[in-house]
Amino acid sequence: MPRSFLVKKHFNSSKKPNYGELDSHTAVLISPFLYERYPVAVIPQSDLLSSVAYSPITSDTSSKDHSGSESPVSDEEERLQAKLCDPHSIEAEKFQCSLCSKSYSTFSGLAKHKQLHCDAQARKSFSCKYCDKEYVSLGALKMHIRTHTLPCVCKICGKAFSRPWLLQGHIRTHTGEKPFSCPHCNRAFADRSNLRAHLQTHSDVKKYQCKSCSKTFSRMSLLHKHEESGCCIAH
DNA sequence: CTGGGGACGGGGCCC
DNA sequence: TGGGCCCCGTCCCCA
Repeated sequence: MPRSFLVKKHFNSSKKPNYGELDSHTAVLISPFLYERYPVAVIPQSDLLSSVAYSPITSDTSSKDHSGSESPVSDEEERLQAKLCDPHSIEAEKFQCSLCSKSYSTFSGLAKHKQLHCDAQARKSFSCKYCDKEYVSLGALKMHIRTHTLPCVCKICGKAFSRPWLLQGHIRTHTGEKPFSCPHCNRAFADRSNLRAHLQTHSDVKKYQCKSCSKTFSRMSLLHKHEESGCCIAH
């Protein structure tokens, strides 16, 4: 699976973009001080939060926001009222929660119970409209949806990112800023993760160790390559 | 082929 | 609840 499968590529080349090919008009518009401080991400909130962006699995979310005169569980109430009017209904005297079977003598009691407890628990699953992923909270889902909508767009090259700080890191590739430096060799890096990987090169005992031959590697990928090359097969 | 750098992604945590 | 940040990880490229 390609690393950047979720990132909108605004250029055809599979390699690094040729920034020299950026049209001169655009380049003129970009102030050299534009990215002195990180730009504000362009985030279409309406897209993030629109009802089409996500679809909670349980359909009873409407009950959460009702505080006025309208009944919070009108459909359920209608059914229960119908049962009440049915002389043959054996449940006419009791209001039982369909989720936990707890019974209440009044409909309002049941409605309150469902609002506070069972519905809240059942609602704990939010599925993404763009893929099959599910999340326990709306916030987590919103964060995930950003990986589809990519609201943070680089003003220099047009590349889009899911989060502002990813864009910040990308902008460093334009500015050349490298705020993370190695305490051992003073080599600077634009990305903290890359510095962390670099620090491994200064260590005699690397972080990732082959279980078969005990050889250590600075990166997981190098260990995987080592294992795939046949070390573990020989053992 | 191996090791390392560069660029980037996602989830989780904290404020 | 949202943004910032951290950590872990992947993939590509190059010496």
